[in-house]
Amino acid sequence: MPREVRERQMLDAAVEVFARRGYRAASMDEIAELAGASKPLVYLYLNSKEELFSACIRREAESLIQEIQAGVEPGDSAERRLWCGLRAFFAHTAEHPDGWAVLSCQARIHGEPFALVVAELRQRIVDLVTRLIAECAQPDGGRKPLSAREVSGLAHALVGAAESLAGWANHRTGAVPSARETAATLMNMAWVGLENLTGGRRWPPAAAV
Amino acid sequence: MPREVRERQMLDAAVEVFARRGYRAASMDEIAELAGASKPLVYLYLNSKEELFSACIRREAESLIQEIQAGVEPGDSAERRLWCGLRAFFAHTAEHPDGWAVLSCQARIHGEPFALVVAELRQRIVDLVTRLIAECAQPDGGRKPLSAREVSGLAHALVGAAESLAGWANHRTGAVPSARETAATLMNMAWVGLENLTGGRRWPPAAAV
Amino acid sequence: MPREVRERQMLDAAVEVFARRGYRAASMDEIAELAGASKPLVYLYLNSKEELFSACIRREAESLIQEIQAGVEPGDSAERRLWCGLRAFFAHTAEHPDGWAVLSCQARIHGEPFALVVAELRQRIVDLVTRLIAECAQPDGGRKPLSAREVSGLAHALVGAAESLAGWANHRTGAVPSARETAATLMNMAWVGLENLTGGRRWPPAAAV
Amino acid sequence: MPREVRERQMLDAAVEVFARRGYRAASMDEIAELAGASKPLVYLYLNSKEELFSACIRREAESLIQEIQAGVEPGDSAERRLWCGLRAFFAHTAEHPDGWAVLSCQARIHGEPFALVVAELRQRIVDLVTRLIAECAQPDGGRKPLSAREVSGLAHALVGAAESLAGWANHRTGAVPSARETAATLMNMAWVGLENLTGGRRWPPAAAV
DNA sequence: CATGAATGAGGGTTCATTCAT
DNA sequence: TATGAATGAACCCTCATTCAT
Repeated sequence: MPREVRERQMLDAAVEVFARRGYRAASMDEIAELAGASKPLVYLYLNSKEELFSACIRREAESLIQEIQAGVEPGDSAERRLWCGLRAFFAHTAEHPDGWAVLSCQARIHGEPFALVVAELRQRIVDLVTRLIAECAQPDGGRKPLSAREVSGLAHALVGAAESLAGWANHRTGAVPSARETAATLMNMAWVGLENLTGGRRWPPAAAV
Repeated sequence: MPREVRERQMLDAAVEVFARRGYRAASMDEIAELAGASKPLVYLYLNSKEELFSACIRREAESLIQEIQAGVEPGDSAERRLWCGLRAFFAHTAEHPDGWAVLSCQARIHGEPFALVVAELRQRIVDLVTRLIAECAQPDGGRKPLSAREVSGLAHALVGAAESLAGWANHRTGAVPSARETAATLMNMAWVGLENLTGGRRWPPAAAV
Repeated sequence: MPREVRERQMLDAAVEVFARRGYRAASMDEIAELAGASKPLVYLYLNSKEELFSACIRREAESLIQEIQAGVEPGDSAERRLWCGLRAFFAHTAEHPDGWAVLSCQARIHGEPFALVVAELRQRIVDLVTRLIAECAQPDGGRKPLSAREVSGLAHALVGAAESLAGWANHRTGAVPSARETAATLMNMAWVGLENLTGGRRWPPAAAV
Repeated sequence: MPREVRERQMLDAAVEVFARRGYRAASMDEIAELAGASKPLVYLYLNSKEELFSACIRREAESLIQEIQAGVEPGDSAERRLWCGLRAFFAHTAEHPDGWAVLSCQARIHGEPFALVVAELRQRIVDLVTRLIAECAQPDGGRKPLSAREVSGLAHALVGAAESLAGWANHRTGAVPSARETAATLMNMAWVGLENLTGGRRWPPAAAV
């Protein structure tokens, strides 16, 4: 069996096991067995548990980011780009639940040597959204414009909401929501607010608090 | 030293170590040493690593939920209750970063035997929000009302956004945002949308997509 | 069982196994079993294979050097000091064949991280002899005195001869030579030559070569 | 590439790696790579790590012994034969440091299955010297003649001294001593003593001890 | 109440070796 | 002749957990 094929099988198995157990609890024995190969072969191709995990993270993140970018037309309005991006995001996470589990479950790991890789990839997704928000957040009137910190906070909030919804959609019992439906839920909640901010209109409306 | 005090020291130490290393990578040795007690004593009081972890999760979650509930006046409007609840949430997570790290980092763990405990506690927080949204989501007009599934999705989105913002606020470099500011960011993004939904007004406005 | 006792048992077992197999081929399992303890205990007390080996080397070398120094009277003539030192050396190596095997078999190891420890201890023995030779190598007449390099070479030769003889005595079949006899063999071979050199008389006597 | 050439390349590589790492720490991978051949080819030609090591030992020892014998004129006096043999020995070990490192470093290995091969080859060198000493050790006077055991001891001492000097010469920092100089050092130390013994004159001169 | 002493079980990693081509 | 692909076995090390005191 050619090396390339074997290597993909190993990564597939690794993603599945890492998703099921988490990084530390996953054992190379289980991964090798699931990949239908011997442990030394896994080491020959992937070098170490750490590198194997990094390779998984990279592959899954790359694949996710690429699909999001493929789903978005650069020329479209911010509203439409967010809508399309979210649909692509939820479609991908629904189709690759293990990959998504690895990305999201280990996303906040501390102390492990690959923490940087994970953090960096999460940051790339946040950056996508940050740019989207920042770009359209150019208040037309005389209101106070959004600060960089505000934009960053909004991006993190939006990404967190999306992450949480992806997990919710994946683990629902009963009828699984479509990507379209899940994306609509998030647009429902967040879009009007974002649009308002674009015009410098903030919560609360004056005397509310 | 009375048992109660010792036990609290142990839980404190455990929370700190679990936050720093994650469940699997945390060692009972390190916890015992940090607690200033011998390992057998830890076992005498807390029985096992698993139970110790469960105790941590329970204590931290209880403390968080209680503080949220304490910050909310039952008679207030939904808007005000959400606003107060979020402030309490961000205040608590900022004051107990280790506790929050344990809750959020391990929140989606699979395969470990205590996964149920963690999931259950996260669910209680989601339920708080679910009730809040459901209660005010009684469309006054003839529009299509929110389904239970829609409400559940919104609650998960809101909780995810809050979780992500808490992490963002805790790990910011430079000036740390206040709980008030972080809560305002989330209200900014989500409140108008939620309010619209209350009235049955959904995204997109008809022909937008 | 008190720690001190256990630790000595472990070192004894380790010396025996390292002597029998060499560093790499020795397994911690075998050492632990021979010590009558579990492997984790060995690690608890001695930390790692490398440190265990270093500890063995240090203990055996210290013991050997001390016995040699104890056997020599500082005020004696060089001849008598050499004679007594050699007897002590051969007596010790005969009584601790495993310790001696570890010291001598691994003495020239390269590439392992403890190579320095081994080399340093061997050097201390060579230095003992070097000082002895140097001290009495003060030619009384007008002949060319011994250079530092000559002295160093002679010391290495003498130490090598002693090492080899120790191995020879230990592995002889049949009657084992006494330390006295072995030391006499070496004195027989080397003393007249060394004494001559002391007076600046070198080999060859003029036209011999 | 003809088999003979390949085989020599493999042995060269093996000698280098065994010298650098020792038997156990040397890996067939490293040897194959250094030889510029694939691992299965190494196995095809040399069968196993053990046989490969034996072949190295044999080749290097044969080469050393042959050069010593080539340097000695059978008809010469014992003194001259020893002198020439030592010069040849030190010349060869200086020219083939890796070969010599393998021979001497592994010379006293126990427990490995090839220990016999190594021991046998060392014995052949000892035998050369033994014959030389024995041959001329025919006391002319009425003194007590040398016993076989005495001769054997002396031979081991002389060989050990030579081994040690070879290592000393190879690992000196600064100016490397010539083979002639190193051989002279050993003759300086040992020849007068050996010559005396030939005449039955032993150390100590009666009342010395 | 408190601990020093001790271990069974399991994980990551390496290596000599073989087979199908 | 030559090799890419593959593995059984073993080794070092760690950790949660338990007794005897």
